[in-house]
Amino acid sequence: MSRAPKTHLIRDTNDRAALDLMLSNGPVTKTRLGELVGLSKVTAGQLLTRLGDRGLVEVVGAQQGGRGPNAALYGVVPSAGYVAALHIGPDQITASVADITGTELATGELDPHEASDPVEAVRATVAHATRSAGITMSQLRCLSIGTPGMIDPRTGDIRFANDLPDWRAGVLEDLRRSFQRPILIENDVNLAGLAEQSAGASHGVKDSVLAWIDRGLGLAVIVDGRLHRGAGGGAGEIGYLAVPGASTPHGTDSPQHAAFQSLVSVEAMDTLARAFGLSGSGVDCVRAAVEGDVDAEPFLEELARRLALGLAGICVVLDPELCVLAGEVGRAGGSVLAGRVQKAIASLGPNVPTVVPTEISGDPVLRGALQMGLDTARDEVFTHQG
Amino acid sequence: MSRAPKTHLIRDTNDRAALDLMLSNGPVTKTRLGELVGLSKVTAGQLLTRLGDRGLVEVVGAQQGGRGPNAALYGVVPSAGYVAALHIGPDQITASVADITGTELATGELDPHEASDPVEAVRATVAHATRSAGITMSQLRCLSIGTPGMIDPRTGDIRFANDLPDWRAGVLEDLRRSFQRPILIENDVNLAGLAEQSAGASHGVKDSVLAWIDRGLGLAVIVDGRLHRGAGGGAGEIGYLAVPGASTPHGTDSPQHAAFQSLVSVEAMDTLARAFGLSGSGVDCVRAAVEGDVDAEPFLEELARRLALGLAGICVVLDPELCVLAGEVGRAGGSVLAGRVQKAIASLGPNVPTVVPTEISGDPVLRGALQMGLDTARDEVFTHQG
DNA sequence: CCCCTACTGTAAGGTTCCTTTACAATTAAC
DNA sequence: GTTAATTGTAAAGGAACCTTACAGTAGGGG
Repeated sequence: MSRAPKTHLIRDTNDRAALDLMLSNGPVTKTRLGELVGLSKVTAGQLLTRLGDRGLVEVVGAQQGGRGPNAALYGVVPSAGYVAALHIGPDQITASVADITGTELATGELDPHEASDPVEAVRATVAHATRSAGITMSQLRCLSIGTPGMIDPRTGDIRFANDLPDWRAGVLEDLRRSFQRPILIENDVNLAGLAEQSAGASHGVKDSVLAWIDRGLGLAVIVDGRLHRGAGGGAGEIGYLAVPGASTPHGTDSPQHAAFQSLVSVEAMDTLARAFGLSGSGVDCVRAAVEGDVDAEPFLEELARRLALGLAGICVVLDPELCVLAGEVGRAGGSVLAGRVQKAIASLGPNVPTVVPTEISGDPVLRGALQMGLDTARDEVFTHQG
Repeated sequence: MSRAPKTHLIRDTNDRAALDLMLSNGPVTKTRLGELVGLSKVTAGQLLTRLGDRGLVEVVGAQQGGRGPNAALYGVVPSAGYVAALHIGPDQITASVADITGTELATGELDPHEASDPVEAVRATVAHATRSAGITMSQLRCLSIGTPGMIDPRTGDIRFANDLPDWRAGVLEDLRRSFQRPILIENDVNLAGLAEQSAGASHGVKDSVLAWIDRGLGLAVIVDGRLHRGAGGGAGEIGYLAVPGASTPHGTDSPQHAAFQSLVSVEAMDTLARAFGLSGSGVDCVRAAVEGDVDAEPFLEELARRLALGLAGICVVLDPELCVLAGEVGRAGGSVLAGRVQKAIASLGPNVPTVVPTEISGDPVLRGALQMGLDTARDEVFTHQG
């Protein structure tokens, strides 16, 4: 009870539970809401009246069929707030605008080289996306941004991003000043992990990891249903993982040519494909092998072995229930690669997770950013202030 | 609110908060309790009356000094419940009995070879300890047991314990049948981690790890203030961690001669000491080096390097704020070894935790088991049933 | 076609649990 | 020896839930 601040604690809790319920289950009747939230019909009615007065819910229809009168269906008002999510890549910025219910209204793109600095790039992309969505920038409750690089969990600012020289410490402050509203920045791999958890393979799984295998290498760690960022935001930087067969990394330079990074990045895969006498990029060879090309078979087996070498270390530390393979290589490898990796992990230690490929279609980073932005926007909009 | 079960939810929450407060802060007055729990003086008084009627709190004195009447001091009744904790080792079983306030009343020991089976061994040790404490076994609210080996977090039963052939799946059921009360079994390293968190170096730290370096090798992972056991209870089995410079482990056999285990166990340390031309056991050489023996200096440096090789991998995955070195080697190495390890980790990757030696005196496993047992016993005793 | 049943939505009154205000009793300090 | 701060209890009040009761509506059986 910690000193009931004048703000009605229980009521707010119930109001919020009701809103979350309507968001996840769709429109509900008074009675059903009462059952789900744990309130009587009467109290549920009072709750809905309150939320209606605040402009957060409205009657969206009537329940057909059934004995008595057609009960009114209540739902969250989509225009109660909007969110913009962005994925900042070295060569492309993508954006998505959604309303508070999570419905995507518009997307946008920008070549980052067209803009002079991060704030300009973000402003231009968001301006375009909001215009397409038919809303104004002032209606955005928050901006959620996914980038490569490490984010300081205390400040929420970027510490450094190897691939994006313009995105450095201070960007958060600049964006806040420019937009005058909450700005969230998060590591791209962590966001892919969140996306997978909210709508993909690791949905409902308490302890899981998502291995991002692409140009860079990363890991999203989910412990007890929550993303683990680490004390300095560096959790999951497995490019630096020392594995047998790779030279040990030195210092905090990018470990392009050492450690786990040197074994399984897209570049390393290209080299490996050539070493196996295959033509085409490494990712193409993965696709070929998955589709049954026997020449690419030993290449895929070696890839699985290399992945397992690093992932086994992670499993020994965390013992996750599930390991999702994502990124270009993870997606290309599909369940064939996942199965091989799982078998290889089993030969290396006692903790064997279920290994599966990503189930998110489209851009998982953008999806995760949207999810994170929605969470914050809902806190903003739904939390009673006054 | 989730459908208020007839059990007074708010009241129970407040009652429990008050009890926890009296346990951690010692006796309090009505008014002070109200302030701390967040209740008015009147309600705090009613709360204490309730708990007094249930025999859980009593007046333990009066506050001297101050203006008005001497306020009564209320405290938890120690005899409200008792706990027994055990540490099962291959060659020794130790036990400790404490009352609900955490005051240790007696300890006991047993040579496990004197008993025919685990249940007998536990019974004998507990019987002896309770007798010394002047209580009966029936007054014990729960038994908390620390063992090497892996515990299934779903069932709470042992999966396997390499060093204790008699402790295998089914022991939990046997103990429950024999004692007819809650039995908790937990991995010894995890318990050392809990002890360190509740009264040692990692107290108040959200994300930390404790590396146990002894005959075996283990890691306790604490994420967001909570012990992370992993899906199959195998989190922290870092003996199997593949590191450069050690042969890769195969399958789930004990990795005595491969992986991280082969580099830094007590046995590996003995071998290493000999390789450096030192006499005496590895642990003795660590002590000598720490105390300034220049001959043992290169040995200590190599030990730190080896430790860092494995710990760097852990830091890359988890990015903990703090890393505690425990076990015989960790304790012997003290802050000298810890400092070297920290420096070595810094040279291997971007995530550098503060590395410190354990601050727990006595047996940290027994201490952790007691802590875990107290937590459960308090839930048992303090939770209003009926 | 009519009535019964099951359901919706609101009104009235009750319960739980905490709060504020008021006051007599107590004790250190002036 | 009076004063001021405190303690502990009593009485009244408010927040937020609940149950009961009832008028009104829609589908289905006779």
